[in-house]
Amino acid sequence: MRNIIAENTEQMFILVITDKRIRILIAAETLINQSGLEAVSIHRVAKQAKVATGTIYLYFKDKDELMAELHDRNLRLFAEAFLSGVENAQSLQERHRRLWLNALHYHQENVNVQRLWVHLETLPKNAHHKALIQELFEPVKLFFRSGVEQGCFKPLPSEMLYALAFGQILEICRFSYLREVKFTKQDMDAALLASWDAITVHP
Amino acid sequence: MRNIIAENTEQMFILVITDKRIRILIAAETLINQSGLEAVSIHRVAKQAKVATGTIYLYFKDKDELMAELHDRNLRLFAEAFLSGVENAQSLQERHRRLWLNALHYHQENVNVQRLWVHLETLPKNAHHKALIQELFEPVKLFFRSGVEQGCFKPLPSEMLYALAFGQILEICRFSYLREVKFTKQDMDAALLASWDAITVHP
Amino acid sequence: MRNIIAENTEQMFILVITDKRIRILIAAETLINQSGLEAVSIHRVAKQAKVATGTIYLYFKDKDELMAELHDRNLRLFAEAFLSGVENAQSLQERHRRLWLNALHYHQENVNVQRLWVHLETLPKNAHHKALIQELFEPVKLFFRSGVEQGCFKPLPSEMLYALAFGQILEICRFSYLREVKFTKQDMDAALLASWDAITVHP
Amino acid sequence: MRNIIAENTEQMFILVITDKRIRILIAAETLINQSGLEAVSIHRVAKQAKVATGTIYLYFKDKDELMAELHDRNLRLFAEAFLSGVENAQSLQERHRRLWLNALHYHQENVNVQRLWVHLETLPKNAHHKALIQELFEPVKLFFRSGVEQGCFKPLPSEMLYALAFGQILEICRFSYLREVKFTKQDMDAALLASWDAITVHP
DNA sequence: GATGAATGAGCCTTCATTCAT
DNA sequence: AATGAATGAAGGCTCATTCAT
Repeated sequence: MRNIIAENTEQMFILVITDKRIRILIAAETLINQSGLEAVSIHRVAKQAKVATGTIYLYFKDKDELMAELHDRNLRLFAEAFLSGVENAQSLQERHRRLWLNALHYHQENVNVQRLWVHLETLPKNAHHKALIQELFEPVKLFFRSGVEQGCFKPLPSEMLYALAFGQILEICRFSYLREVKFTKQDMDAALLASWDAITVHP
Repeated sequence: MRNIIAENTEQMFILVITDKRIRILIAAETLINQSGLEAVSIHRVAKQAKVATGTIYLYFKDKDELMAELHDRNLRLFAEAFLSGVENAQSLQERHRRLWLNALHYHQENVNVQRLWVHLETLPKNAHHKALIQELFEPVKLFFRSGVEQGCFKPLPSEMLYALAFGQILEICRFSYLREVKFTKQDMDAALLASWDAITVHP
Repeated sequence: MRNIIAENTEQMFILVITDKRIRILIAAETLINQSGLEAVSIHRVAKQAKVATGTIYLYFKDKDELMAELHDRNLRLFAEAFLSGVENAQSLQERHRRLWLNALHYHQENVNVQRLWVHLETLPKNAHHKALIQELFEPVKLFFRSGVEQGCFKPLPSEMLYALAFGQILEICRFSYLREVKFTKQDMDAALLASWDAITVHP
Repeated sequence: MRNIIAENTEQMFILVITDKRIRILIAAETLINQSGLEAVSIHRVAKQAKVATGTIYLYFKDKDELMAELHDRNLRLFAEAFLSGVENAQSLQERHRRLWLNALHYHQENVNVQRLWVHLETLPKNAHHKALIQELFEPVKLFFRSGVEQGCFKPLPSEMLYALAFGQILEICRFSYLREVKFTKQDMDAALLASWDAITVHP
């Protein structure tokens, strides 16, 4: 179990998710995206995953663990999306641009995920979780550090640079999504540049 | 009724809140800050406010209305804190500095409020609510606009400038609160300057 | 108190109901007719009667007493409607006709009253209530008794004759109201005659 | 599941109801008969049925559905009792006699059922419900129709004949049950004949 | 007499979790 | 491993009734 197998080993035509664990996580995710966080009840997750209620408790100790694993999964997915197309060979500014746009697009497309995060972030974190974040965002840390070393970025802890570079994005999404403020393509480009201005050293 | 009276008429030592409405709102707030959003049940709010369950429904149509009014209240309190000490006579940069620090301190001291906001923001907004936000943040809007007119700020919608100027703050608080990252006084000063860099025009 | 007074003693132009007791009863009645029996809460009755909640308890021991008095009132109103235009001078058949039509019209116009009755009838009856019924329907009893004495009606207790003569009416109303069965004028006339057939002696 | 099993396989002495659905319905019925309609709370039904509160919601969407199914069940039981021993081979008068007595006995033994009906009848009816009534009482309809065709019954819609033939029964039961009027065997026989007089053609 | 704010028991319903099969 | 019926605590809300004013 616990793997995604190809039904046909010769040619990868059909992918069926046999792993109940993942099916359950995806079901929960689907419910969140469709109807928000409070729509997630074990009963509904089971139905959505086409699994018996009790089965969920074979894979997760309790609801909290299920949610925590969902958090993990989403962090992974976000990290992947965030870092996609970002290579060490690229210039600092190019990498910054890609990261920024990746984050923007991810948040534009996963509005409800924010709520999950905010919800989960306040729960007591276990060591594993912190280690995961460390690991996932290591490349970003390195990116900031090398920018600092090159004298291009302000000499600040990478967490602070992260906040300065990407902190506006959630706010921007909140404006466009919740308050129906429309930003133009030019506005967005300007925001990207402003993010760059925020982290770089100025004469 | 509905007033805050001083128990001691000579000197205002003890303030007793007679107004049940506000007592209930504060009780709910307290619960949120102590134990998070899901700790808010009508029963618990009533207990905290030292009031019978039914009493809450004399002051609020239902739980949604209670939460919405809590949102209102918090927006007001935030707006007040945010704008405190900010005068038109001050220079743009001085005003920016005060706003930024005000927001920072507010969020540092009201960590759970974030969760309330994120929760409430997804609920359907009524016209009253939108008008309130417009009204409360009008001075901020004017601040950004005049900065743009003076050629000091980037020529962007005030909402975007808001996101660029203050969007990092929540992220910074999240880092210090949730992930226990410690920032120095110097880091904070640098962040304030970075925020200024983000919104101002560069040669 | 407890009376209906004419505002202007010279000329009876305006009748204002000063009697809170009756205002409350009418309010309860209105609620039943508008929204059914379960719409009757003390709070709503008070609002409808434009009276404070507590005031109701000055006039009625508790809700049960209010309902019982409502029952009384309705019995009186029904008896009045039932007997209207019925005179001893009229022939038996003429009186039967009037009673039958009166009952029919009353029930057609007061559909919800049935539910009130059925509801109230199961409550424990006090002596006063039984006496009231005796008193109100005494004329009907006499009508049946004199019919029996004249050899026109079947020699049965007047209660039984009552059931035979008027028992169909509720059923007829139920059909037309609830099951949307439409009866013609001729059907109704036939029903009236059938009622007569039921109680009279046949050769 | 969902069956009635005999505890003792040799001889059917003890019948234990395994079917929770029916156990719940019977529990509700029992409560109505014991203490009236307002005694029916989900909590009490659960207790009576020796079942957890939540269990009821496994079998019924909500209280309304439970009540509606109770209505169905009672209609069926009544129809069965009403039509029992009535055969097409019997004369019209014999069939009338049996129907009348069946209805009488049913109502004498199920006094509170009336209240349930009156309560439920005012709820909005769904198509299923109307169809059920049509189906259950089809034989009665045919009985009246054939009586009309044979020139024995008055030429009226079968619903009207139903009201004329059986409408007194509820009233009779109300008198004996609620007002403690005692009718003799002879009175009852006379009432049966009066019912026959009401629906038949007279020269 | 009159008010209406306050009470808390009780209502319907949902949900995380368990356990016999 | 998998099921899903069963549980009962807890949720939001209503209501008859009381009592200080």
